[in-house]
Amino acid sequence: MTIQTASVISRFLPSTHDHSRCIEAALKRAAAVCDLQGLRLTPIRRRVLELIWRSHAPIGAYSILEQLARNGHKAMPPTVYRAVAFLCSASLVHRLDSLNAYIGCGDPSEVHSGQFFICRKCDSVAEIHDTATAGLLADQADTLGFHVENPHIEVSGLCNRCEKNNR
Amino acid sequence: MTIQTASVISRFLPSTHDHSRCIEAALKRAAAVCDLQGLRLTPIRRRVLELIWRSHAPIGAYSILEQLARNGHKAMPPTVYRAVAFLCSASLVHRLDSLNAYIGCGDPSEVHSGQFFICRKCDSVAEIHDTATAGLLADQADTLGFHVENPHIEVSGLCNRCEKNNR
DNA sequence: AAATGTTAGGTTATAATATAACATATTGGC
DNA sequence: GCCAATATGTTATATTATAACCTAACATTT
Repeated sequence: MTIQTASVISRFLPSTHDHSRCIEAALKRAAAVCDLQGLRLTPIRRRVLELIWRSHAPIGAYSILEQLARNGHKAMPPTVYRAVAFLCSASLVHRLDSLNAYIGCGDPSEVHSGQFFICRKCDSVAEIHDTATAGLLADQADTLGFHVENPHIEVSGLCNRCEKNNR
Repeated sequence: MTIQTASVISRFLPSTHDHSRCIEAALKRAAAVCDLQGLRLTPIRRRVLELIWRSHAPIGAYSILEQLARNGHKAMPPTVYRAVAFLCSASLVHRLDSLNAYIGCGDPSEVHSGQFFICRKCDSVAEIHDTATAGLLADQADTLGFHVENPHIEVSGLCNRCEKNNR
């Protein structure tokens, strides 16, 4: 048995869930967070955040660009990269380096690092905040003479659904 | 106090150490490993491995390409990408997604995942194999319905040297 | 040695991801 | 309204990575 040290930020959800609710809630939270912290959730940023949330899986910058174009907003790459940079800096979304893609954060109440489980088959992602893992890494780092600043972790594997479907 | 669960694959070494020894040893190990496993350490692959080791810090594919060119071997990108793909598959080097770069592995005796501490200032890297961290992640994953296949971890922070120099 | 299959490397082209640099517009505080 | 700061538009290009197809090397069998 494992001691509970992790708060779950987002789970692997059945594809049947009402994702419009997720999106709505995320946008509401984002507005609140930005308001509280004096950040400007401009129309573009809000739009990009919404597109990231609309995608169930992590979405790349150029896919965001395409989606924007489809909705009549012909933006150029810097526009999108600026928007995601802003959203990342506020922890409203996280960048997944292993995919060059972005995923919405279910708990942006403060700036943070997350630990991400990424299904290599369906690209679905779950995020947790695990103090034990972070602590363990910090300890190991310490013995090596290293100070961990950002315990952002991405591990790949298979979600249960894909593992079952594999057979 | 932390229980020892990690084997250190590579440390943060003083820049004064005799790196030519590291390179030499790495090439010797690589030859042995490939021999044992029936893998072909061709001249190109060996050359790329050597260039990766020559670089103290993680090195990108196009830097490798430049180095090759400087030594009279005008290769094209696919050549380098194939070489690093081979080296990665044998765990002779590891790809660091957060840097789009490659680093030599100090213990390629078997295919494995590593945990990497990457200094954001000087790009130096230490690698460990920590069963506790991997285990903890596996446990957390389990509660979410996820099977970790590849506990490759990259965390950023500051090495002691850079932390001191910062002030 | 010729035939064959497999793996590795060469070559051309282009895809995919990301940013520099500079111009313009919008916002919020005074 | 004016200023300073922040955000966005625009053009161009840098950086990273792979597709597709061809040739060469090597290993095994005949």
